This record gives sequence, structure tokens and C-alpha cells, in this order.
Amino acid sequence: MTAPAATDPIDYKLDDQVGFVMRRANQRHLALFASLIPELTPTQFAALAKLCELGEISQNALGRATAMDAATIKGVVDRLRRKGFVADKPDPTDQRRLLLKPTAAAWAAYDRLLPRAQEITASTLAPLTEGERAVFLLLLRKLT
Amino acid sequence: MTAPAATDPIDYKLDDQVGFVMRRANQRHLALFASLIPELTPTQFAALAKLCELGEISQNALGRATAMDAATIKGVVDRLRRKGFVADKPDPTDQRRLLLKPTAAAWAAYDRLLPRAQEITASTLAPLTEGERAVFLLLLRKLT
DNA sequence: CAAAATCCATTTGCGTACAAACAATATGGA
DNA sequence: TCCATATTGTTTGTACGCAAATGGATTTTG
Repeated sequence: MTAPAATDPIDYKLDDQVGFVMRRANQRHLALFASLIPELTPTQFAALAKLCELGEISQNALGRATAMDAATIKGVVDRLRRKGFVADKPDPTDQRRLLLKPTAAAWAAYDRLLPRAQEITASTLAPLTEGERAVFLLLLRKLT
Repeated sequence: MTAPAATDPIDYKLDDQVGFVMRRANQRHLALFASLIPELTPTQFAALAKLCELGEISQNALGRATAMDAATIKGVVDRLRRKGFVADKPDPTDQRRLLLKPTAAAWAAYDRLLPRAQEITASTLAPLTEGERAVFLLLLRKLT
């Protein structure tokens, strides 16, 4: 019996590995995002959205809410501030914290971009049927 | 009737968007990869694997095979070469091309790391049942 | 054949990502 | 209270990832 078993290492194909396929699916999504919302990156939009969802919040807390570490959220917030979307002030009750708040421009941008964000989600999932989308999101969320 | 329709923009929640959940699932996979194969990044391993799968190949062609653009694959190949995994020579039939080939060390590393790579795939999909894994991979591939 | 279009590799610039180290501040427990 | 510990924000260094521009080689096509 020389036939390879089901788990034979020989059967490894890069193109079948979750990580590789997920990276490619993500690339497609990023491209869709860039074409529908050119003025903001997905990460920047995520931070903007959470900032509007949550209101006043410290920088690190915003990072946790958007799944970015302290170093990453700093750069993102810096760029959002440069675009006029973030107002900050020291937290009076904790000298370490930097309190962030969405500006009026942030709310305007959020309201304006929300429909586009929904389009992006829809286009990303477009290759799937209605039922498949629900299943996919359910399983994807399990991998988190 | 003031009840919001099913597609009401009000219903947008960042945490439910494919892009955001996919980014988090990917973060988890990256962390698993880093802990099981610390010596190589996922991208570097992808390039190494494809290089061994395909044999002699030009740099840009390797980039296409691994879904990396020319600028990205250059950096990855540079780092693989620094680790002694890539031998290169000019293509005699086309002065533009840089022909790449896996070294003996590359084959050794590939053989040694393959089981780990399979473990990474398994751990990433561990939260799913056997049946769910197949469904998930099928749907994920549709999004590519 | 010659011009136009394409392809290859490279570079620069910007934007995530994360590890590791740091100083300043808070907080909990002995 | 005082000290160990944790948290906050920052910086540095490394590694993708892509757009855009460049110079050189090849292919297509008129």
C-alpha cells in the first residue's frame, strides 16, 4: 500500500490553505474599499465609525474597540486628526489618557460614507447567494 | 410607519461588516502562524512554498503565483535570499528577467516546515466542525 | 522594419501591523 | 503609606502591501 494517506504532507498545496485564500479574499475587499471610499482607508474608516459609535473615548480604548494595538491606533488617529476628524484633550481624571472625540466634520463624513460602506460589504459578498452570506459570516465570526 | 427598513443605514454596525470580521480572523491566523513558524512570515513561507512547487521561475512570475505585486515580492525575495533560500541568475533568454531557484536549504526548510504549516491551517479552522470547514473554504474561495 | 505597446525589475512614498522598550501615571495590596 | 504592578501613550525597527514613476528589454502591430 503506497497510496498516500489523507493527511500525507505531499498533499499540501498553498492555494488550498485558509491563510492564503483569506489573504486573497482580503485583497479583493481592500480593492473594493479603495474604489468606493478613496478618501479613507478601511482602518481609518473603522476608527472613525467606532469613534462616532462610542463618542468620547481614550486612544488606547479606541484601539481595542477596533482591534488595533497602541502603536497602530496612534498612527491612524494622527492621520484622522490631520484630516480634521478627531479632537483631543487630556483626560482630567487620568493624566495618562488622551481623550478623543469626533468633530462635526467627522459626523458629516460618517453620515455621508455609511451608504458607501454598506455598498462595500454588499460587493464583497456579491459572489455569494443570500443564504451563503449568512453562513459565511457566521463561520467567519467563529474564527475570531 | 416609522420603523426602519431592513436596509436602513441606521443598522450599520462595524463589528458586523465582512471586512472588519475578516481582518480580525486574519489577525488570529497571523498570530497562530507566528507562534508555530517563528522563523518565517506567512508571506515568506508562501513564496518559499511556491518556489519549491514551481522550481525555476522569474521574480515577477513568483509574485503572481503568490498574489504579491512586483514591489512586494521584491522585498520578500530579498529577505529569503538573505536567509539563504533563494539563488538567482539572469535569464539567458530574456535580459529583463531575474530567474529564481530554491537552494538546498530552501528544500530542507520546506520539508521541515510543511507539517507545521498544516498544523497552522488546522488550528486556524479548529473552531469549526469538519463539515463547517469544507463549507467555509468553499465560500471563502468564492470571494476571491 | 519601425513605432507603439507591454513587460520586467526597481525605487519612492504612504499606510497598516506588531514587537520591544520607555517614561509617566494609576492602582492594588501589604 | 509605600511598593509592586499595571496601564497609557510614544518611539524605533521590521515587514507586508499597493500606487506611481522610471529605465531597460521584448513583443506586437501597423
